[in-house]
Amino acid sequence: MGTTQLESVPEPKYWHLKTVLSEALDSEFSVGEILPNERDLAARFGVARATLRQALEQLELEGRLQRRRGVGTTVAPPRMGVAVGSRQHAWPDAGDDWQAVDCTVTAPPAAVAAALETGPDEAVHTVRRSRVSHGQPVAAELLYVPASSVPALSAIDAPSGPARARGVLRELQRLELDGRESAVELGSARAEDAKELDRLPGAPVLVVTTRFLVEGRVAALSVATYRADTCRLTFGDAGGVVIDEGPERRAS
Amino acid sequence: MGTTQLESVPEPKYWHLKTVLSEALDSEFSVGEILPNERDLAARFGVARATLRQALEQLELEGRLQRRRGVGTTVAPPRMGVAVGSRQHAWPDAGDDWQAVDCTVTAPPAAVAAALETGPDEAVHTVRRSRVSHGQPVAAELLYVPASSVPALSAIDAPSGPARARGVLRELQRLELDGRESAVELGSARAEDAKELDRLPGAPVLVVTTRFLVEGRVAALSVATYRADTCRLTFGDAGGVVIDEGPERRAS
DNA sequence: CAGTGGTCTAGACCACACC
DNA sequence: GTGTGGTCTAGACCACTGC
Repeated sequence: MGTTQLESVPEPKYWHLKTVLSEALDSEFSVGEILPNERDLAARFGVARATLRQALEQLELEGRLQRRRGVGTTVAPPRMGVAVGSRQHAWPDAGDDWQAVDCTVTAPPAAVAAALETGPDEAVHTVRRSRVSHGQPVAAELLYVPASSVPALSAIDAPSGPARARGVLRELQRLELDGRESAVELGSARAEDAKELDRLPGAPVLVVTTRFLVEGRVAALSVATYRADTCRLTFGDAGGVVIDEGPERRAS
Repeated sequence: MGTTQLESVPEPKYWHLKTVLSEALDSEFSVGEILPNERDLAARFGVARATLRQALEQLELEGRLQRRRGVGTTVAPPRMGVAVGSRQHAWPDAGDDWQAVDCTVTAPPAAVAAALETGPDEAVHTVRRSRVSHGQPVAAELLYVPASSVPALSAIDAPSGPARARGVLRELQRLELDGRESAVELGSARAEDAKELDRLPGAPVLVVTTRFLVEGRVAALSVATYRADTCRLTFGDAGGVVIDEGPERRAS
């Protein structure tokens, strides 16, 4: 007696801790509420702070918690659905949620040049945009457009900055799009993107790479990094049927 | 003199380490090669093992490294592109890469029942499948099909197991699909999925949730968890244009 | 068995937000 | 200032793989 189980498969402490905390979040906390600080929590569960942090990190990765240095740990709202490529045959969204930040003309990174199938020397417009949803920054995008894709642009010779960025986008819309191909993968935020996303460098992000095709060529390449903690990327094309957005939690 | 920089913005050690290691991986290592063990590496860089591990964890998250307990750390191949929902109006893939594992009839988790818009008591076929690509397990899927979506199935009364799973899929194919809507989000592998994916519980995964629509109703719900370290999910619909798969690395 | 990565501890100090 | 999370250390032991 005493011990009910031999613990033949000893679960890691942080894993068990995560389960306990997760259940507590469901039953005893509401969105936005702040948790006790890490030192107190660790003491309460009788573990080292590092162990507790391992559990918190997982919960943050799953979008259940939000931690901010100097502030505290709060219960995160359910992830927001963010439409990505809902219209398969559309150019980059230029809706209210996207905002052009800057535009420069540089030689792109080698990997980008390869994907664009351009020579390493060809000039490429690099448009920086940020996306806001529900009042929060959710994505930072770099849109690479070979100068040859928007020949009219060189004549305009708009100054660098948002104005030029909008010019590039405007010129792009005029091309007839054959199709686009997207890929999603996990990454970690570069320092530059992290700042725009209001996260620390290295924060987990979903990187969406999209190739825009015109006449069999890649006319533009978009690399968008979405906050993985707050976003659920939706790729819906439900034949026009609208499905409501419930505050569902993933089954576990 | 002496110090060239005041280090006014002291970069965390693990972050700098990650950069150094990343460059070393590009220049001095080839795919599959094994790295020195963690204790040696930590000593070589003059940091604690925990700090080194923080760097390795990030690199593994980005798909650059692969670590296996009892074996060692190896250089990972570039992520494989895995097609997800390439045909917008198709039922779940039943190709060679998908393999039906099991099928039971149970009451689904509450979150699933909500997404299916079924009553909490309605019977639901739960099909378990696993996906293999390039000889490696890449995904574990749970496909929820309300009994009402495949009425013919109750008559067949196939035994549990792969045979019944294939029966459910066969019945599904007969329905005319209106459309489907997918979402991608970051998650951590449940113990059950982790085993199928040959990873430890808690490993980062990309969770693809797909709703299949028939006559305005959700006729089936798929929850597929893909290994985030080895997979790049492709959502392409490039208008029939084929784009070759290069071994590109993301710009950094 | 020896060697690997995975977990855990009990401290310390730092960077940042807020008062 | 005080209090928070973020980083870092130097150990220890455990679970697993492969010889």
